[in-house]
Amino acid sequence: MPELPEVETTLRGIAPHTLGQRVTACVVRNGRLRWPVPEDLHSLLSGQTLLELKRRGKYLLLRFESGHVLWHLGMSGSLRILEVAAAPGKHDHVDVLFANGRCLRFNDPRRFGAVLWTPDSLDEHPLLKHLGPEPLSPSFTVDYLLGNAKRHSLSCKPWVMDAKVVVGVGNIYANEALFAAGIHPLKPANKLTRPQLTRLVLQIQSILRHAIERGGTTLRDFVGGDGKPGYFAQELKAYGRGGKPCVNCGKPLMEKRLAQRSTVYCTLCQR
DNA sequence: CAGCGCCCCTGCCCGC
DNA sequence: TGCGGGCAGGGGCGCT
Repeated sequence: MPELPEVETTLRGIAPHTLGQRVTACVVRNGRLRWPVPEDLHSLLSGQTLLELKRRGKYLLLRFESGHVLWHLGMSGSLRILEVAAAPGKHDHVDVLFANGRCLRFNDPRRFGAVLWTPDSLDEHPLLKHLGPEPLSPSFTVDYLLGNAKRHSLSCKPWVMDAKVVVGVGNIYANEALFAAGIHPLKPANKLTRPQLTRLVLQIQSILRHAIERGGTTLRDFVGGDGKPGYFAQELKAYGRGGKPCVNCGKPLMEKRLAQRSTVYCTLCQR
């Protein structure tokens, strides 16, 4: 579920209720996530004020007086604000309670998410240090991508999904961006032409921006119900459409597994 | 370093 | 209707 737009939507959703608020308590019901949640999260955070809330890639970064929390939603995680801390449901693993009475609740069925604490500067953090540029920042340019692509002979789809190349492009958006840019997902990164990379940059940015604008839909639908994405079903042109006609030329879309991820593309429109 | 395969975990869908 | 297999939107890690 949580691609970059959903993480951004989560950030915007929780910030008004938590920023500047003092933590009164933390409850860890199941700390066995991707890495163990600090057992003393309650004593680490209680009494501290949330000073800043940021996103880097798909990480949410919470700055407190004495350090930072890194929060990752993994594949199936969601963070919500509750007016009051109602009885927890299944997979409600972590709560952070604030002085205004609000409860920040983490639900994560697959437990691929993470809640980590570091007293240090985030610049040096091993999980963040080697991340590539933000796709919607000025540093994500064609020249940057061209320089990076030269060093990589692997297929361009797993390449563009690598967070060291650019953050926030998950499997769905990699499929969509390559389709929109007319690039074959199996084409080696170092064989991509400048015009192709120009289109790729533009399409990644355009698709992510659009998804952020509508980001709330996916999150609400996911949290509220059956896990089926809201706007995705309407607007996806490649992902999940294997065997269905290409929206450009009508030829059935090819579907293959590439680096253990489902990959959908048009053999006519993507070269 | 680059590139690949594996793994963490639950839920759901499909075919038998 | 029950069960086994495969798959799911992430991403770090260890091996070659």
